[in-house]
Formats: sequence, C-alpha cells, structure tokens
Amino acid sequence: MSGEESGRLERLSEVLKRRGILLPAFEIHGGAKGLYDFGPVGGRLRTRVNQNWLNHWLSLGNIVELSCPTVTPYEVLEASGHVGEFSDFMTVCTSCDEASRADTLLEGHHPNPDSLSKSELQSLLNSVQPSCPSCAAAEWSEITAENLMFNTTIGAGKSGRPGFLRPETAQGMFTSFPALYRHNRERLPFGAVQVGKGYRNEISPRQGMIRLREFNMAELEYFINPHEQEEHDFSSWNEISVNLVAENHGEMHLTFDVAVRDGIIRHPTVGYFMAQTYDFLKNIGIDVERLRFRQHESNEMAHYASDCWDAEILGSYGWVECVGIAHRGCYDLEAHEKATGKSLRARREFDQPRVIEIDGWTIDGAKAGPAFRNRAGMVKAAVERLDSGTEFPCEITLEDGETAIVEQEHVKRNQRTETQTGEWYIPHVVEPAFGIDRIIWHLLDHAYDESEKNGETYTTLRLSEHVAPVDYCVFPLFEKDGMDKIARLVHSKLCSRAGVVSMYDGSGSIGRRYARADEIGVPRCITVDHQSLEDQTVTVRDRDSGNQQRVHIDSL
RNA sequence: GCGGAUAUGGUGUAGUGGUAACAUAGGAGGUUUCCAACCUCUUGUCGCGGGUUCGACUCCCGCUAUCCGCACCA
Repeated sequence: MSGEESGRLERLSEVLKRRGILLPAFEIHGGAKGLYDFGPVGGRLRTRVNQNWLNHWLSLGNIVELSCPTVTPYEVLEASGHVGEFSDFMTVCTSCDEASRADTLLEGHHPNPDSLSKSELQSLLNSVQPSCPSCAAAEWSEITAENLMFNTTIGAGKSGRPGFLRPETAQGMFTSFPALYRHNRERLPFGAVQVGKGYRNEISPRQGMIRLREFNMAELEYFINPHEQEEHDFSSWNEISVNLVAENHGEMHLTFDVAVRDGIIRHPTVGYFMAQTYDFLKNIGIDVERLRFRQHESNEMAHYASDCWDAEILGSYGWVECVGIAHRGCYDLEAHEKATGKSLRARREFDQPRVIEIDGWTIDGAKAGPAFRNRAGMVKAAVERLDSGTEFPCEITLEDGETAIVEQEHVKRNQRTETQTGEWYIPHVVEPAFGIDRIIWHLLDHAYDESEKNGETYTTLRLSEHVAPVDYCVFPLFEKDGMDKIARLVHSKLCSRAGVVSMYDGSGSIGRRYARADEIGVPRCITVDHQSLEDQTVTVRDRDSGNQQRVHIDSL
C-alpha cells in the first residue's frame, strides 16, 4: 500500500468512526479484537444491504428464506466436517507453558504434518521430541484439539450438551432439507437463503472488517438434480464482459454466456449465480471495474467441490474475497445422511421404467433363523450376494470375517422381476456465500470520495440510494420565521413512510449541514426557504450533482 | 501466536514527576436569502490494573486494544 493510499484509508476509517458508521465494539471496556459495531448510521446500512440481498435472490421465484439458530449442537458440525477441519492440534511445553501447534513443531519430520490425525501426531511427537521454540526443552503435554469455532454448552449441569456457535449459516439449511423439499412440492431445483451471524475464533483478526470473529454472512443453498441440466437465460448479461481469472487460463474478459459455453465456468448454474452476483454487487454500489471472479485451483478447492469461484473486490487492502460460489456436489447432504441415518434425498422418475431381473438366493428365515441365531442377518447378506449357480452346502465368509456352513434347507431361490419407475438421489448443491461485512467495507471504500473545495478536503460518501442509511435530510434555511415549522412537518411526513429514514438538521450554516449530509451519503437534501413560506415549495438537492430542483411539498 | 511501534476531548494532534494545550467537531444564542463563513457563551479528554513517589497523564511492570512485519486463515 502506498503512503497516499494508507493516508486515504486512515481518513476513511476516521470518518466511519466519527460519523457512527463503523466503530470498534465495547470500546469503553477496552475494546475486543475482531468485533465491530455498526453505529447509528452503519446499522441501517447493514440492514439495507441484507434486505437488498434477500430481495435479489427471492425475486428468482423458487427460493425461500430460512432463519436457523446460531447455537449448533456438536454432532451437526462434526457431521459437516467442521470439527475436523477447523481444529488445530496444540501441545504445551511442560517447562515454560508455551503452547505450540503440534504440526508446526513436527515440520521437517514429516512431508505434511498438517494432514496427520491427532493420534498420528501424538506418536510422531513422542518419537521426535522436538525442542520448544521458546525455552528449548523437549517435554510436551498431551496433544489437545483447539477449535477455531466458539465452544459452548447447550443447557446446564450434567444435561448440558456440547455445541458451537455456527461458523457458517449453511448447515441449518442442509439439516432443513426435508422441510424444504416438502415445501417445494418435492420438485427441484429450489433454493434456501439465510442472512445472519457466523462466528470464528480467529487466532489473529486483522485488517479491520476483513477478518472478524463475529461476522455477517448471507448464503444461498441451491438444490439441483444432477441428472438434469437447468436452462439459464444469460441474455441480460450479453453486453457485459467480466474479468475472470480462470485456472490454467489466467486473466480474461468474457461474457458469462461464453465462459459457460466454453467450459471455463464448469457448471451453468455456477455461471448463472456468478452473473446474479455481479448484478447484486453492482446494484448496491460496488464499482464493477474493481470486481473480478477468480477460479479456485484444483488443489485449493475443497475435495468435494467440482468448481468454485470467488468474487474478489479491489479496495484498500488489495483484492479481497467477498463472495464464494461453489458447486459442492452432494457432499453436505450426504454427510448429514451418513451421520443421522435420515434420508436427505429427492425422488426422480425414470423416462422409461427399469426392469431388473433378480436371480439369486435368500435365506429361509424359519430354518436359518434358529440355525444361525444372532448371525442370521450377516448370513442373509452373504447369501444374497451368491451367484445363482451356487450349490449347497457351501461355506461362506461373513462380514465379520467368520465363516459359516449354509445348508440347502437354509436357503430358497429368489427369482423375480422388479420394476423401478424412479430412484431416490442426493441432490447436488450450488452455494453462493457472501461475506456481508467485507462487501460493506468495499461499498464504503468505493463510495468514499475526497475532493477539493475552497482549498479544503471535502468528503462525500457516494453510496447507492438503494443502501444509503439516510434517505433524506430536511433543513430549514434558517430556524425561524416559520421555516423550521414547515421543515419539521416535511421531516415527520417523510419519516412516517414505511422504510424511509429522514433526518432533521437545523444547526449550523446551510453549507455545513449539506457537508454533514454528504459525509454519510444522504442522496437528497430538502431545504425549506423563504419561498416555501409563500408557495409551499422546497428545494431538493442531489448529492452527487449538487443540482437543486424546486418541488411542491405534496409531491415529495 | 512471535517480533517491533503506539495509546491524551467525538476526531486529529501538542505537552509536562506538581491535575493538561491547540485545531476541529458538538450544544445554546446571535448574525446570515442555499453549500464546513462570522461573533458570544458552553460541553467534553490522559485505555485498564498494579508498583515506585508526599504527589504519576508523565517513570516501571502487567493486561487490553490499534498499526506494521512474520506466522495463521479465506
């Protein structure tokens, strides 16, 4: 970052703090790392971004909104892989009490210590006995798993159950799949969105809003049938050439349509959501000249994902990942299915019914049951795998490794025709996940404008009116002669409208009040002047052009 | 987590072992016929905890937070 840029960043942060947009949280208690307040102005900015996001996706027509708990039982996040994925294995030096990561200590003794399990790390640690980086001793405590998720206990005392604050909103949407499937009349594709808080106990939060311990996120889980290709209409983006950084291709400018057709974007639904993401970001005021989509390298992608693109936005901290759009395959639903034994599947009917000839053996329960007793189940499974030509008696190997002798009388021939009209499959998921705080940061970064006015720096926050925290400021030119009365009337009239925020400001010179409004990005200021007293008209000033229009109070 | 630097009104800064200054901002009043003007009055500050000292915002220690590297993470 150049000196000039870091100066701009400092001035921007100062304005955000001074104007109540973004502030360190709990500051009177000394502050808390990785936690921020959206202040009296920022609070509504966040709400409006969230609302725009929800509206954007709900308008697609087959998407519903969910709200799931942030407190999440251990089992849920174990099933999803977070417990394993989000853990660091720590050990403590017994002589100086310094905690170290076990895998870091063992670098050089194993090609990839990060990939080892807890017990493998423990035995490697025991045999290597690395010296402590701070005191050089070589005695280590037993390895413990330190989690990047916030631990909590759900319930009190002995009945308390371990849990975490969720590290993402997605899991609640996966576990709600049965309800979503029913709600959507058992027809795919459909999606669920959720806006809410996520928590990660980051070792070292940095760079202001970029890495937080509690953050706002917004995720869409879009469930699709992998056997069918959904048609997506890209025609409204045909004129837009977007900056793509593709694996093995480098940086290129293509339309979404072409990128999907040429297989750069590997799945059309991923491409469609990238295009929708482009629209959303543009709509709330991100400068699309400073937006790019970067494809994950194959080795960077989670193992279950088949394609993943990050929307990256260029701001004071360089290119920052703000949205991730991933094709997650069936990983998540399958993981919860395995952990719970509950079906998280959708039904599809075949074009043609499939006729399957079954010709083999099964057990005769009345004979085999008493003969094999508690092993009868395993015998049944083994017998049903036998070829139709098998002759009895016959020795078979059971799944526990033991063998059993099966007599002719234990079995019977199983010959029948089965007709399958369809099957139950695990839907695939395409997931656009948005980091709202990072997006808001870049919104502010892109909107922050410094210009010269009479030799002084003049600050304007050129926020889109879709997200501007305050819609109108109402000023009496002077707070006397009845101008203040009319201004207060206009103000309360605007405020009474649903979803409109107006601020009355009567202190200081008119120029000062315009400047204050510009600094928090109010799109329009309404001024009541002497003429208003005579003909009930007011001036409406546009933030970006400074132009004023005179309109009647009733037509506001 | 490691190393370095820093912490003074809302914001930006000055300064001192004897209880704090400047600018700006905020409030009230006046003035002013539209873009941080002017005048008067006014509000508000030494991050937290401990130690040294008759006395600590100042010196020492610890903590917390911020910034910069490294590491970590996406």
